[in-house]
Amino acid sequence: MSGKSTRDHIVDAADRLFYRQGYERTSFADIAGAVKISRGNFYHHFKSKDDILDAVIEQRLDSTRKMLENWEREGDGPEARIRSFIHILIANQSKIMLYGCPVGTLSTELAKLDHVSHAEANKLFTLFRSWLSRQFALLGRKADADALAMHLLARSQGVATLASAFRDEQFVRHEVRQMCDWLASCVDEAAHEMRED
Amino acid sequence: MSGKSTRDHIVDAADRLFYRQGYERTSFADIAGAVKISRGNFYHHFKSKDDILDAVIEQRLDSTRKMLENWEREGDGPEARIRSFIHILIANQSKIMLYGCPVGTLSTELAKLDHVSHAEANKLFTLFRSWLSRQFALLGRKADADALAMHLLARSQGVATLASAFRDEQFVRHEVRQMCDWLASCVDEAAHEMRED
DNA sequence: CGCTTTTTAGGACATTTGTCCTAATCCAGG
DNA sequence: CCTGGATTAGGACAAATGTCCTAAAAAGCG
Repeated sequence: MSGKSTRDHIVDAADRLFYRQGYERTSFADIAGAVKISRGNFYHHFKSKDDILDAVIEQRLDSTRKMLENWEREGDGPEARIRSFIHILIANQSKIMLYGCPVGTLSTELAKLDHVSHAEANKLFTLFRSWLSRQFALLGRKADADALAMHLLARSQGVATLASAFRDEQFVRHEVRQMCDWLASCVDEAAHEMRED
Repeated sequence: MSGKSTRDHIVDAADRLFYRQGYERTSFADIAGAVKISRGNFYHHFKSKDDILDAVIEQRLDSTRKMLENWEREGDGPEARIRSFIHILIANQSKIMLYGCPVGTLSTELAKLDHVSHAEANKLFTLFRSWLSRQFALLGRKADADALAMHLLARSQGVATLASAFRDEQFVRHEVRQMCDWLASCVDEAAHEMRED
């Protein structure tokens, strides 16, 4: 086998197109053109366009889970793992400057469309949120772990939004450095609290 | 007169709809329904849908400029003015939780559509950016005023994005408080630098 | 090979889209 | 009242949309 089914090819193409053009803007014709199959044939694999969206979200959830698990397997401590998260902004810089954050922009679009799958798309946010929260807890910040996770999530979302608006590489690097400094100060505070106990 | 021309009513309705549903999702029929005029009649006031978008952006620029000027007229110092900016997140909380930030979501959408007016929409960001930059300079942070402005802009964008994803009031209030604390520390650092000269 | 199930292509479909056209109506100035 | 320009309503238009249907092709299996 070539490794991937037609269904997977559809999901891959839809994933890329939803990210670049947005969900609503992407038509069946667009996906059909990318996969090189006929338009009417989609309904053998998916029963509607919304169904494709759900499959795309599921795929993103899967690959994100794998990425997070890999970071945990690498043996580094929680601080290094959180730094890996922050550095997504640099690793995917060029795509982010063109299309924004895939998680944030999808959630925003579906919110405006009042789409049924908005909750499903938000699971991506929740996945990062609970993972980050766990890392901050491991860091010794059990009491405010979730607030720190949300704070970091918000900062990266903001950087992604402005990165795609202003297309300023230097700004991204500057903010990433600041976030890493902030993370280090979080660790310091945790050590401080330990000493007081 | 009733104060407003048909043209103004069209722009007002389009403004509201573009914010709530997005630009692409909003059709001429939607706007016509809101203004209660016939669909084909738009082309007497605007030569295309893109033209309406430009008018909406211009209106938003105007009203934003007025808001910023008002803050400057109120007699408070730059720190209080920046705090006014931060508190937009609280003043418009309910709308932001439903539809996100009007500036950020429009810019993001137009970026994905590769729309000609993306640059025009970004003038809204630039307006806030340069205004904030000026306030930070007045605060005594002339050297890094622009970086501080971008930082604050990014933070509020991130908070707006997560606010609409998670619909969490408490999170917004918490982040706003933190931003105000951060602002106060900016002022302290400026005072510190002054002493060293 | 034959038979059945899965997969495909291609087009029909009603609806909606942005745009444009024409004829009717409104309204101010003479 | 008359005239002429501004404003309006309503529909025509082609193109594109998501969905569905049918028949052909491919694939799996006895």
